[in-house]
Amino acid sequence: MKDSAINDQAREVLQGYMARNGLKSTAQRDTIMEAFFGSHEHVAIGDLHRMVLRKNPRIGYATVYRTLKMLTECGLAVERHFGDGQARYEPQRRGEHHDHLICRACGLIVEFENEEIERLQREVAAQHGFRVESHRHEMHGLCPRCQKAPPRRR
Amino acid sequence: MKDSAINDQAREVLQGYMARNGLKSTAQRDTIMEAFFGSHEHVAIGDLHRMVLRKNPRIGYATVYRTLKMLTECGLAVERHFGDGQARYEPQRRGEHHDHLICRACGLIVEFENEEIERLQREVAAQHGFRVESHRHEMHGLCPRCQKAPPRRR
DNA sequence: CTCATTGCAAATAATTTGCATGTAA
DNA sequence: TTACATGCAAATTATTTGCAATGAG
Repeated sequence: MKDSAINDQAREVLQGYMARNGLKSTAQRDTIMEAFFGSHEHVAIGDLHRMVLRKNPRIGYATVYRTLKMLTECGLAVERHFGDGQARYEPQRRGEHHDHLICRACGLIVEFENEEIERLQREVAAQHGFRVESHRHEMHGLCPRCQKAPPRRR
Repeated sequence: MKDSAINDQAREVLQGYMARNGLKSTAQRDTIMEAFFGSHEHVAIGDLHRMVLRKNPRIGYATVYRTLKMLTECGLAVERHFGDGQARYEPQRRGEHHDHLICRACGLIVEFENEEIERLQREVAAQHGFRVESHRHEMHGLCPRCQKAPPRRR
């Protein structure tokens, strides 16, 4: 058993989900998931496809698309839209939060975490009687570099 | 001067922006902006186009698109992506925040505001040297009603 | 064997652009 | 008059689907 970017917990969730839905394990899915969970980025499908092609040049875009869809359905991936016209995905690791600072000039994305904000969020949700399952928190503006330099696209 | 959905402050921002950029005021833009600022919803371009057609059936989709783009650039509108494949826009009124609780079952959207969270946000941004221009904060989950009732689409 | 999966190409869908014509300033 | 703006249609871009061939269980 070689080491893998997919941790045991994710593997378990996945196996349960696939078993329950009669899905099959394939070499393509393994390759795609390996690449996906190995990336720290917010990957777009196209990026991931390119990464995957280096491992197996015969994997189609649609397969990457469908695999990400599957991961999203079983909760192992989260789909995000940052405003350029394409969806991005990131691995959902339990207990981690992925809040973002996004530079509108160069596209830089910085992740941050703030437990106090999380706590206040839960409070607000409670006030409205909501049961929260996930959240998204983004701030858009200019990163330090683009505040000085005449902003140029990454 | 007939009454209008566009408030004085917005009008001022707009006029400044147009003057500075050599843009011209047109009947189409007025119609579109009237409809846009009159709507409380998160409107998609298609929706807005449909609304606008009732006032002037000759206005094209592209004009609505370009007007919204302009409003976004001068900060009077905010573009959002909720995950269905289309962008939605909402009027940006200064001092108002548009944070959302979103029910995944019935689609209910509740707006909330929390000054303490805002403050912490500014703090986080400062730590990373970002100059923040706007933000988005959404919590997704189940509203009180859908926690009980077998959730059915709105 | 049986049915899910794959790769390809084609279909959708939403957004964006080119351009001839119209129009505000 | 001179740019900018408009409407249309066409181009782009991203996503999604149909289907015959393939492969997992």
